[in-house]
Amino acid sequence: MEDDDKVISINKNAAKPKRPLTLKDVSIASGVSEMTVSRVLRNRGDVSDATRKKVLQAAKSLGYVPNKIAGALASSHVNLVAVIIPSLSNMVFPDVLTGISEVLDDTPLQAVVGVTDYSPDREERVLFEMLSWRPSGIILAGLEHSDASRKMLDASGIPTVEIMDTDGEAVDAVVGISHRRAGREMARHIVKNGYRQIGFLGTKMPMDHRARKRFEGFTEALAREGIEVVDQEFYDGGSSLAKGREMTARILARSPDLDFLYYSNDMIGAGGLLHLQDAKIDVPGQIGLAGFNGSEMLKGFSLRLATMDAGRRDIGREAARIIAGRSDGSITETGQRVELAPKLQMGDTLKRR
Amino acid sequence: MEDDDKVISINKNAAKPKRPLTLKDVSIASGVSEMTVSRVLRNRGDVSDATRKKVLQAAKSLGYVPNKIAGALASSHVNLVAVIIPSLSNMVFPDVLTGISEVLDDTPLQAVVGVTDYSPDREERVLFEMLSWRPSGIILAGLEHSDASRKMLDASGIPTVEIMDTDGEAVDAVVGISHRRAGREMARHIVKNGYRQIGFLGTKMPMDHRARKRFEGFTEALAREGIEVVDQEFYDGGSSLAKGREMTARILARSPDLDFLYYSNDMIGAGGLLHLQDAKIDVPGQIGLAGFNGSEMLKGFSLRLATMDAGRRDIGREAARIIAGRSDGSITETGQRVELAPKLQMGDTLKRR
DNA sequence: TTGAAAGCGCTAACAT
DNA sequence: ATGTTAGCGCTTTCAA
Repeated sequence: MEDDDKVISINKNAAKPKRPLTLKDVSIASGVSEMTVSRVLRNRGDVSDATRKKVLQAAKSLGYVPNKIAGALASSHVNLVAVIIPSLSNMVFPDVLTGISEVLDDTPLQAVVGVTDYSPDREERVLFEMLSWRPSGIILAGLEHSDASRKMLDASGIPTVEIMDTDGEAVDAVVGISHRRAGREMARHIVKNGYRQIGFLGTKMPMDHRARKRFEGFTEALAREGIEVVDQEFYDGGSSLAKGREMTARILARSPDLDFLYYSNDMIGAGGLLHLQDAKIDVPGQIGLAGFNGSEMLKGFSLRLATMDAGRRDIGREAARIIAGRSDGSITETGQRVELAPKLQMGDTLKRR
Repeated sequence: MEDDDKVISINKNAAKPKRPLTLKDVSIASGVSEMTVSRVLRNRGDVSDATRKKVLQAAKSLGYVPNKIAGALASSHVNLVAVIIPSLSNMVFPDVLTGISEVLDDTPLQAVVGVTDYSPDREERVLFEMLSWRPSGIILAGLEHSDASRKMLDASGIPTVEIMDTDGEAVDAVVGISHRRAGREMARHIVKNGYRQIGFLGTKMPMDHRARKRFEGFTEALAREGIEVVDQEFYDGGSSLAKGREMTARILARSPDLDFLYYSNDMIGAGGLLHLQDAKIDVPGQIGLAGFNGSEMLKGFSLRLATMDAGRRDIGREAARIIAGRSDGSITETGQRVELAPKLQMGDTLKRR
């Protein structure tokens, strides 16, 4: 940023630091004991209407905001749910968060989000940070974690739900889809529709376990039909339409005989679609395409990319339900395993005309 | 979700609830007083290498995670920064968060995100919730807040930075761009390039103050040239490519003479672009287009939409710097006002051929 | 370099 | 229906 583009000045009305108000202030202002004030503010126990009114009035006029730090320490109860996800720019995770919030909104619980950028190291740090606040529950993306992370989770005794993926060992509860199965199913549909020269485009997979599992399921199912993936193209960093374009151009330059491209997500898949349309290549006649996620965005294109919906909202909802149930005592068992079914969306790019 | 698509089972290895570890446990395990353990864990004061080693070892092998609730209460210091934004699915805000994290990563501070869904009511609730944790700073999108919200902010005495927008009165510090100016500048460029029959497409604006201000600046600058917006089209709910398409089709059906479409964001603008390309309308020859935000996504299309970059990362960074500075005492003044310059990106859709 | 005591602001549990 | 007491698990402060 250049300095000419930045104008700085001072707002003279700005507030000065103040001493935060305490229960005691409200107690004095209303002439009622601290304990009764506390009861009113939490709607607990029997309080007469008269005192209730007095207290509420005093609290409001002072602008009192309770100190949850103190409350949490005293009650050893924190109504926070830690949600730990790899990224916010991935579209996938805001959807999961929406599902979580939908459920938690009807409870006293509140989601707090931490982002790991797909780094196990950062995940460990974020988890440590979150655990130090003693949340009522933890929702964590994926099943692959560092040993230290697993140990922390285990030692914490906090209800934990691992989400997105069910292919592996969970610490406690899991909610997700089988990405291997998603890959297998997509492979079968592709073969059934007559495609044979198949290319794969995706992230460098040590980073992305779920993409890797889809790929494994995919190649496994193809192998059963005696088919092998002809060519592959990998990328680093975030997904984007532009990246999908470039990768598609590159793989086709190298392997012009490909008749199907399977992308590890819809964003790069849509980029590929745009590239093929610009290049006047017949989709799905000459080349078929499929992505993964069931992204809303695909609805905007003139051809609708075939994809598989991972049920992100549902995953968020189920996970939140488990945490909420454990937190209010309505669920006592641990280790729930909820496997949802990925849903194929055929779109317009997966049928031979 | 139908029940056939959901398989539930139980993981028998799941952890059972445990008592959380305390400083005392580490103290006993290491044979050192709680106080010394505390000092080691926070790298404070003088501790001999021998004891330090003993303590660290004990803490690690137990899997001890400090209780920040207790720590925060005792020290009356909370290393949290509350970030309150309207939405996560808007693309804009993840970028702001990235900027904030970049700066906070070099400090002891940690961002906590709250989402308001563009509702002043929810904003008030989220703010109350956040304030009850006594964060070290607050970063809040926009300048328009309920009276109660302003009062809470004021009474809290917590350093506050309002972001995105500088057109209005701030509670304390502000970092953003002038959306009126962004609208005016875009209007001037459009007129300079010879467009005269101008349409506007955007959200229903009572919800979105910044879009409204851009529109006001836009019409004001057009008026100075003796030009009026010919037609307008509004929508509810989230932005999407599909919505941009529909709206564009509708406004052109109604006003076929339009030669320019100004969109209130890039997502619907890109949808409009796709529609025009499908309809074989010459862009920018017959119709010019512009959006707002400087979204990365635009790079993937065959024509690059004209837009204006709001410098979201920079806004996040500046805001975080102010909070960090106030928190560590390196900034003592309040009420900073930082106005950044919106940057026009001409793209391919704003020049007559 | 280490330890002991007091208390952060609230709530659980018990009195009245 | 309301008040009193004793902590919650840590850090601050002071003493050794």
